Amino acid sequence: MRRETSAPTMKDVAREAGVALGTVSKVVNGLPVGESYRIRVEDAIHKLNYQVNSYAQGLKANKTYTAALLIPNTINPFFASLAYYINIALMKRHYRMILCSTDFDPLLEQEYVTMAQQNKVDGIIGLTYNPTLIVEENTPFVSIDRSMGPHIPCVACDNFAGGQLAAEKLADLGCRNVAFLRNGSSLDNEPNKRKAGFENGCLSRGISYEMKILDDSAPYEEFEQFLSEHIHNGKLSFDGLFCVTDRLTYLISETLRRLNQRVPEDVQLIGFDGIRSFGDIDYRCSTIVQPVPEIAEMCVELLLQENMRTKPPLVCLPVSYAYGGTTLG
Amino acid sequence: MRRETSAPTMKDVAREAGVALGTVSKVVNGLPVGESYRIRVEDAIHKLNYQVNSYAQGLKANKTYTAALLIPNTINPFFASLAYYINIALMKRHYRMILCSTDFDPLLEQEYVTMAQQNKVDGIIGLTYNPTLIVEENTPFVSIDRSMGPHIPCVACDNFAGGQLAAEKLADLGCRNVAFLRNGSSLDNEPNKRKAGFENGCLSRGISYEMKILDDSAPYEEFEQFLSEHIHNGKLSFDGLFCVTDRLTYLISETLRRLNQRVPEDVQLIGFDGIRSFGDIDYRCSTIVQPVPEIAEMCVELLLQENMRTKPPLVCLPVSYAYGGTTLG
DNA sequence: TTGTATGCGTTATCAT
DNA sequence: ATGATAACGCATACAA
Repeated sequence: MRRETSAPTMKDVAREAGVALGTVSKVVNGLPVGESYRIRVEDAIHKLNYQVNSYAQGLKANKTYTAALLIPNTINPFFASLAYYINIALMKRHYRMILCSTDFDPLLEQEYVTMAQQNKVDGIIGLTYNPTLIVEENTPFVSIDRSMGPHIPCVACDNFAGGQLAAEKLADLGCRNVAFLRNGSSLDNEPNKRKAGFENGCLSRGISYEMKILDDSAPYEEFEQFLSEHIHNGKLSFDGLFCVTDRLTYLISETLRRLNQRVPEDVQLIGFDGIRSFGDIDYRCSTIVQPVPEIAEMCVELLLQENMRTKPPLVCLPVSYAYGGTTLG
Repeated sequence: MRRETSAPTMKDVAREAGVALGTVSKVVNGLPVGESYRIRVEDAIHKLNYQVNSYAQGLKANKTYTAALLIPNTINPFFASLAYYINIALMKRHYRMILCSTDFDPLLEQEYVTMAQQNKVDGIIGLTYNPTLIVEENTPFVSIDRSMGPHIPCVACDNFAGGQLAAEKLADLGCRNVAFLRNGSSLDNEPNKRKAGFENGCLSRGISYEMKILDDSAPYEEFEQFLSEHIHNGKLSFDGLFCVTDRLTYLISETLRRLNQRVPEDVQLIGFDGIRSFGDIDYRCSTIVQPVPEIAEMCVELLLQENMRTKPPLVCLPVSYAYGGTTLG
């Protein structure tokens, strides 16, 4: 009866092949077994369409070959790209990936961590915003873009160098009065270093700069107002802007168009992330490109290194500049 | 000894609380239990930081509350959006989602199906391209955009109606000579119906039309050539184009710019999918919008309906038109 | 080299 | 109402 509704088990295979249970297990796991036995077992496996039960394996071995990825969503192209490359990196190592879209919700993040732990994942990779996220000691965790304490490795691009590179590029392209525009999470995370890097770059190149930092709750309109206020006689007092993301760069460029400022002739724009049209065509703006495939590989590598005495608290990967039409080169 | 390396189990809780194993199970599952016992067990759970083991539950119950999503990637914004909304729909029902990025690779698709089955998922949702994909009878499967046989439900937007709507829109906006451009998989799938719908719409509105269908392996350049050939005295002989995706619309608009054709003044463009800038800002082109959240909900609903006598072989969900700058309205 | 038996953490059936 | 016990499917230590 049960045979009709449920999948065949090793016991079924053993009976079919006329061998013992342990022999089947060995064949399945590629352990040495008498040639004739192996053939018989393989035939039976084929005949019954047998598939191992990962849940039974996982229960027995206390290892599930599963990791969870916590990320706000896959709508935003940067997150989407991260999810893709992490998925690929895990696959390559024969790990399954449970996707957890957290929608920036700290409570949901915590729920997912709990769920993942109950699911006995071998590790969690998280780009999270909950400053007090509780993770069991015995669950390996790798954080993206935010330090979560000395025992949890954090992987990010070199945000400071990225900010610096943006400043240098603008200076090289002739800008003398620039500004940094930033919105998004006010949490203490790695992307915050873009500001310091930019400042540093401006100082070393001797160009004057301003900062406009919006906190979490501020409406986008404040940027519009900021820019309007810096227009005198129809001319913007900045000739270069560094925006904290490509997304913001896009919004700003739309605003500038409404304000009759030409990009890049009147003002040059550099964004951050390296987003492309439809994921793989051209860059949507001149930008500091995050090495997403490398970030993904590094996260997975760090997560699965069981026997690493001490894991690095912070790994910064190199960024690069890419032209995308919003600068002169 | 084991206690230090592995998570606590019900047995540990039972010992800590001084009750029997079964009692702990009942408390965990909210079954009636003596008040004083319940308190003691809950205290012990809290103290030990006990978490149920989903793998043990799954093994016992032959139910894992897990589904797999097979999709080429999360880089393409349409796939990315689908992945997000399916993830959300599953979460709402307390199902975990294993993400399987197949990269359009039929062999990889089959591997993932096998993996999912070994992982005893309760069902699979797949947007796949393997015409001979083998799925166990007893694994519920819902397909997106491609019919896979009478017993496997297929969910898609109403592609025929979408094509028709595109034709009608172009006609309404004054077009008299239009063309349909298509590339991508030559497999027999639902999006193919966009062509028939478009044709139908053109005929009913009495406007003349041409088709340019590229097969899988054809290079994009053939579109460029096609358009060049239709330019006489600097003027394109089409005043409207319907492109099979927003992505193609973008590429075509770039080509038209190089050919000195203005969009939308000289030629109006309508795409398909409803992709937005950075996932959530404005539409990248005038487009036929797929109802992605509804598609996601429908897939999950169909997948998890255990006691549905007969599942619908094909569900088509309504599309809508959205202005995105590449038409006159 | 092959077979047997135990246990992984749960749930559920049975006595008590 | 509570406690003991078997079974889920598999891996493995051990016995044959």
